[in-house]
Amino acid sequence: MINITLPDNSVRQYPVGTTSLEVALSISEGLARNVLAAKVNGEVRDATRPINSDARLQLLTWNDTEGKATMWHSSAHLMAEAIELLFPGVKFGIGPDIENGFYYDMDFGDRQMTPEDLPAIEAKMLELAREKQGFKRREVSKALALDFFTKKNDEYKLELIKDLEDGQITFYESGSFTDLCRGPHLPDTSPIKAVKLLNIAGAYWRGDEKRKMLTRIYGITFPKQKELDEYLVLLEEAKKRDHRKLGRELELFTFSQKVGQGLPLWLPKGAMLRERLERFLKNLQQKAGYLPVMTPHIGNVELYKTSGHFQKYGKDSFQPINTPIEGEQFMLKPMNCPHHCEIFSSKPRSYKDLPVRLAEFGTVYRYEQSGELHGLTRVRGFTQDDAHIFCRPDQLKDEFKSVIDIVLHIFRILNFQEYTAQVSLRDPANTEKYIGSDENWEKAERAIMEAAEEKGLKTIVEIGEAAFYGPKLDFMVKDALGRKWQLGTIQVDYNLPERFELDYTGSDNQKHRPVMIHRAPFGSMERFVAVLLEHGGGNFPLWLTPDQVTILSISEKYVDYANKVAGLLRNAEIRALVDERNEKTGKKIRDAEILKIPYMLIVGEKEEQSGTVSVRKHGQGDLGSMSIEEFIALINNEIKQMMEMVNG
RNA sequence: GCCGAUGUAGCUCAGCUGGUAGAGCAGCUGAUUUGUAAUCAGCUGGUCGGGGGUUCGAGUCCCUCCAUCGGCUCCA
Repeated sequence: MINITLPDNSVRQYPVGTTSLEVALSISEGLARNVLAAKVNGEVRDATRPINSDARLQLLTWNDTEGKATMWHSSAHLMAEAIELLFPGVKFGIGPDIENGFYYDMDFGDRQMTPEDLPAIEAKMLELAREKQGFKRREVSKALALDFFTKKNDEYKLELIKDLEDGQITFYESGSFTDLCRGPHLPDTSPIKAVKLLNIAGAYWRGDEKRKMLTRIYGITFPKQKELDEYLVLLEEAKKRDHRKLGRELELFTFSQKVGQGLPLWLPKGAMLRERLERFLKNLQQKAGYLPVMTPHIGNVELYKTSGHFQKYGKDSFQPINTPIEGEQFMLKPMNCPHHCEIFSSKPRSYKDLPVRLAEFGTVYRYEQSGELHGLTRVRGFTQDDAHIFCRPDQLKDEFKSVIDIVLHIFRILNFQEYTAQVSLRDPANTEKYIGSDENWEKAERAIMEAAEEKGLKTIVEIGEAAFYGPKLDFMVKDALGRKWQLGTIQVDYNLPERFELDYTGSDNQKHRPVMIHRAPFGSMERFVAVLLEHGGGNFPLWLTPDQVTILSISEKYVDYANKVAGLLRNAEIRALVDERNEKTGKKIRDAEILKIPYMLIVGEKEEQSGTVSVRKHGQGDLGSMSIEEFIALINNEIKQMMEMVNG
């Protein structure tokens, strides 16, 4: 007999070789029906595999991330089986589960797959799933594995097998399909009740752009049709919130083929919105001791040779421009930091002067491959809310904490309630890849970890993800639809102070090298506005929104009064418009609702006579009438509350 | 950059197997003077992404370039 410890720490005894599924069955039949996989001593395995010694067991269902992953991985096999039946001769690459669903990379030979092919595959998958096909695990020798896929003429699997060690190779068989696979898999296909193949895309074999492009089909499956329907609604909602669509509808920004791809044009409403965001951050930075600087959009090539950017990115950049007579070469600036380094070294610095915090909303230009460009999130010209902190090593931790404060303040004010921080450290097995002394690295990594912990950040640590010049802390937020975005970043840099030979005089009257911190709480204005748009679905906080109030006159007779109200609001620094159009009130309301203007003031005979306004709130409806003064107080209070909520 | 799809009026879209471009909204003009999500009528607006080709004739077929979208690769 063996002892099985369940998550509630209860211990049950079973014969040697009992499977997780049998354990589930001994608890309840319902549970057994829902088991997708099992975690045995922390390892996710097939629920049908026997357990041969004492173990901790967690049964995984659809409610567990690993349960979903197992189901989606099995769904990838199911799709492969369906495709092999429908299109014999297809060769298979890899087919893993992903965050939302799964994909399989396949070589269809000369056949071109189109979205029209997908419904037939979906139907076949459902048909096979209903057969309740089991997933049979089989350990095979390398020779047998090679033989199998040689006969099948699948060079991709053969390549994968060649990299595997004999004795560690397993096959999984489900229905007519046999795949090289580590597993784990579902007990059988019956939980797969709803299937949707989402799209077809090209993907390089093994992610290598020099190798063949395979056809990748993405899909997702669910145990209930209703869950699939809900997921599809979510996708629809995401489409509605696409910042590219909202940006056009709300007249925030546009693109022009003539100006060039990846070069956003900010329209008046978007430009003013951006200015408000900048002012907001500038105020925070001023309080935190940052000093504004301004630097030009181009810099001599020598600057970037000193910084090392030219050697590393020069060939992939916009090419340098030349002066006609002297033949000097200038680059569009891809980074602000080299300029800021030169500002730091513009005069001697004492240890008493540090930290020096230089801030600039600096516009940079980077060549991005044409296929990479995407709305405002991936562009060729963008403005970083950049700052560089030059400090002593012993100041690193406090500076980090102060930057974290700014980032968290922004998240709270802008209503990003879910966020995580990723700490990227160097790979200790590979220290020669990195610049800077071991001592400095250890100090910096410790400073980041401690700063994050003292600020109570939820962090994930990634070993080996650091930049070659220093460790970093990146912030990810989840938006209202649960999608993750990477925003702000804080990076330690030992490289540039070295390359620019920056120094300060210490209390010992010796020269010392400062540490540099790059930080951008928004990341870039473009990306941040995009995320803000998708997060709020086009609705902005009252203090930020382009137009706060629109005044709707019931008829032309009241346009004068509407303009008078607008004047009073503008005097109170409220952004107000007047809809003077000769339209019915219902139409004006409809249009204002579509434009997501937070407040609508309806004015007609009653209001003019009593000096009041009828207030309607976006998305809520009629709030009744009040005096203009009361309305101004209402707005100011709302904004004040938004700000105080987080200051307090 | 790579694979695939798409590109028709400011926006959303129709246009069958080639026969000479159409709707709704927006805009303009007029009528109406409107009370909490679309008043009515008329009008303007398109070298059908650019270029080349096939054809008596191309939005429609072919080639090529550009842009956009979905991915891949990349992202200081």
